[in-house]
Amino acid sequence: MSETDLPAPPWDRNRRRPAPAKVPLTRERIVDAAFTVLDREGYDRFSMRQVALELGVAVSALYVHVANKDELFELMYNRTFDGAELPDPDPENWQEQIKEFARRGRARLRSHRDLARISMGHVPFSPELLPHVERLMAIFRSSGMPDLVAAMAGDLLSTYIEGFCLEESMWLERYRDMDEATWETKRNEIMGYFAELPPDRFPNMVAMAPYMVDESNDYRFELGVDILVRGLASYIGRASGSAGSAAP
Amino acid sequence: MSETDLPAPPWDRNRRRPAPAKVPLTRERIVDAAFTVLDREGYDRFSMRQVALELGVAVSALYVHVANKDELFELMYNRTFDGAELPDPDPENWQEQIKEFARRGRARLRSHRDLARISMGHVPFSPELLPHVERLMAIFRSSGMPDLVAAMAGDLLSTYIEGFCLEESMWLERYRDMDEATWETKRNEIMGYFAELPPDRFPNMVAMAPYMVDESNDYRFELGVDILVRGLASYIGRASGSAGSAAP
DNA sequence: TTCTAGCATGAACAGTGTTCAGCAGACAAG
DNA sequence: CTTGTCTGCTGAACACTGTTCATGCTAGAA
Repeated sequence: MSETDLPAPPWDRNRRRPAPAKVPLTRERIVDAAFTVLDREGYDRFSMRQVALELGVAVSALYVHVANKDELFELMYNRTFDGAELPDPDPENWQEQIKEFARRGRARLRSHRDLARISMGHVPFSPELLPHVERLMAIFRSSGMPDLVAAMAGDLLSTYIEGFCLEESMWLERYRDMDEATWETKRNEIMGYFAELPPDRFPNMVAMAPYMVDESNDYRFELGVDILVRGLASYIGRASGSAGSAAP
Repeated sequence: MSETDLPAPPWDRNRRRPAPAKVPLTRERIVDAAFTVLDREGYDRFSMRQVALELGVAVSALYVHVANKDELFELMYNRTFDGAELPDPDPENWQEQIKEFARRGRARLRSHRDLARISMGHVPFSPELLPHVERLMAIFRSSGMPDLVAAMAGDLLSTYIEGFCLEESMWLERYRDMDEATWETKRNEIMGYFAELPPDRFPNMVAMAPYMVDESNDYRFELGVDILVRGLASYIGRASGSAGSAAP
């Protein structure tokens, strides 16, 4: 027990600095803290200052390890893929494999508040993420679809997952601090809004009001994935993809 | 010609204020200016101060007409739908109608710099936009697909269009101030990066390198829409959509 | 013990969105 | 022609933001 354990005498409180962190600052620790802040504050209130505060460190210290806010977001984005694994391709079963990939993608994007906002527009071509893309492509190609379609499929699926989760998270944020009861009333308001539109001008909206709000997000997500997978499947065993007309 | 047309004498330049704008400030004019600023500065440098500057007006004046930045973005978003028209549903031709809708959606999102970033996450349920959704739904329903699928189709298609345009615009921004030559080299660099990955660990990426970069955006967009439309078509004339297995 | 290299510091800069007391000018009432 | 209210704009301020930089502390090497 050296004297450094004692509190600094009041007269030189200003001269002394706080003891240097026992744990050195690293990118890993910064990313950890960043997630803590994101979960607590959300995307809009996320700031470098909050992250520094969380670590008990000056803001400028962060910039020694991280070039800027964007790079920090990219590190966070990469981090969310830790432990994500894709199975070996099984040509008989590619559709289910793709659907499972989509489900896990959604789960990943829901694992932190507003994560979808950070993910949006990130292309997963960093060295850390390439193996994931490789394995996804393996599954697509094993299905027998043309390479051009497979290349598009990856984009298409990722766009869908991210877009869906973004929209989902916006609703979640909007109703974040609402108890079950007020949320129930709010939902009825929305349903009512659609149902009570003038039926002469909005016949289709009125007819579809139940489906616009009522279906659970899980089911909607699954349906979307199914539509995509069916579209992809329609390209198997044909001439490669010109924009010809559709199905059976 | 009253004396107000003369320049103010130098000694009371500080006392006098600039003559009140002959043209009164309106939401319309603010939105116009906002687009000018957006096109010049891009999303990241867009600010209320810049908009005010563009109009020759104090920042706080904007807040008389517009609640906040988000509302201004929403007004801009709505504005982009001005003059967008959808045809009457033609059941024989719904697929082409949908594709045309998608093309126009992309054109709309490309009509202003970074517009895709503003659009993302906006739900088109404002009173101004409901008629558009109504007509889109009319086309979907005329195809004979189950209502539940039609409801999903709108979301799915919008998500695709916006996601595609967002990604597209990020590349456009990244290479905004690059001449044709350096862009050519850059593109070859990227192609090379994929082509020269270790082929034992990345066989699929290497095989698909040409398709990842080479295809034009127009063609990629068209292909994506085609996949979606085929997926939707596969739901026509069957029992309504449980997530059963796929195509023909 | 001395030196050095690297890391964290606080202060500063140039911006941001948003609010608010107060004033200029137009228009209506007397 | 005066008076007064009302509206819409102003300027200044607040509380933040991301990012940079000279300064100086501290740990490990010589």
